[in-house]
Amino acid sequence: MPRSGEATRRNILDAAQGLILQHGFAGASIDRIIGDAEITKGAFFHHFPNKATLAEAVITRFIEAEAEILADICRRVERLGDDPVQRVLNILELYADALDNHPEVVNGCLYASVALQRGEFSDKVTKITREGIDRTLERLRPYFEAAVKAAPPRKNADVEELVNMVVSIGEGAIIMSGLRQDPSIPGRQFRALKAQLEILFGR
Amino acid sequence: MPRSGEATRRNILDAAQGLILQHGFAGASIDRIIGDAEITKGAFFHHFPNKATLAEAVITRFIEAEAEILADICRRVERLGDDPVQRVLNILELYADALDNHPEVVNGCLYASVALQRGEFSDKVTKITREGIDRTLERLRPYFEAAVKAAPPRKNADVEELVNMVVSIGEGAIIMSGLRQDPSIPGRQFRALKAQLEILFGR
DNA sequence: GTTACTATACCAACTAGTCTGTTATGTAAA
DNA sequence: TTTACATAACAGACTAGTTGGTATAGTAAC
Repeated sequence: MPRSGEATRRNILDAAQGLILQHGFAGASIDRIIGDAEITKGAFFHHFPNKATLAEAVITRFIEAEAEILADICRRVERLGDDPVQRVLNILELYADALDNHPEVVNGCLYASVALQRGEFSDKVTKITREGIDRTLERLRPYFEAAVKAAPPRKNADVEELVNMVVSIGEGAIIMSGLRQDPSIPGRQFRALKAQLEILFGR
Repeated sequence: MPRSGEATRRNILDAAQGLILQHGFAGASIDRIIGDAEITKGAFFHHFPNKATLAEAVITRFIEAEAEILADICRRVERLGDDPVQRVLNILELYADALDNHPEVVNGCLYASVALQRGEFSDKVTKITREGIDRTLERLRPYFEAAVKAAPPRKNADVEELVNMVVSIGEGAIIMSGLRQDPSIPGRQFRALKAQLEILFGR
């Protein structure tokens, strides 16, 4: 086996992700990417046959990383107790923590980049992204269903709208934090949502 | 005076806005814009000295249109009664209505486009956008302050987080609606937030 | 006569992608 | 243990088309 190209490939993905978030996909030219990654064009096209395939790889890796963060939060939440309402509140608290510890959120989120440049990405990328969001919602849903069942809110709360709201607030807060260059917004928004859900669930 | 160039200018702005939302700013090439607007390059550069100036004009117009929608909602809300809590709830209801009646939200929001392609827009555009959001928050703040004062929530609710949440949910829901191609999400999310605030304010 | 264009030709810089070569690394026979 | 070889991992020049932007000559409305 010849020398490994793993590090180079990761370099390319890192550079591409940063440039897509900063300049959009069309603005993230291959020349810029190889400049940031400090490699040559030959190396780039050795790893990716074209720019569309690169986009797929960047998005796929991002979605998997996000899924892993959520999976980790879920695991910790289950260890923290078995009260369904408290679990929902803990999910939001741990999400807020995670966001506080990742100030690079001000650079944006690839989900939103894809959503706002659909014409520039392949249909496959859009599909992958949508499915990534779907998996997030599916992961969250059981916790909210259990909480609603354990402590039925005075007003009937639609679980579907609640899980959508978690993602919406996350995406929206990241956009606000980008415009303000203030990394504290997403964490604060998740804690504000948590406070509202405490009241919703009668805490 | 020769014939007015107003219509042509508007054509250009419309085409540019659509293309920026679909392809991002870098992907919205001048050739594509003049193609969509059905004019020539000469006409384009008669109206705008360069692409950066076009971006400013597109964003400025968008922000003014959004401000007008909010101003209209506020005017109607004030006519609908003087109960501070009800006014906040009505703002969300009318916002939800407005979004239901604009299915083109699935195409995205220029605030978010700028936030997610900051490197591609001039600092001036970013500043204009941030100030546009600030004006939205300022417009909303008094209503939330009055509601919190009139019906202090059990848990102390931070007005700043609440107004930020309105905008965050709006932006995030638009992103979700774009990925899903489902124009009903933003309206539903605003109504879900309304339901939560009803409980927060003890209704 | 001024403004608002159309039409077209043009430019330098940049774009995605190709091509031909070179270098590093492991395999295995002599 | 050297030598030969296979192959992945690059390097970098090159190309055809696109980019934002300029220039120029002419037309049409007011």
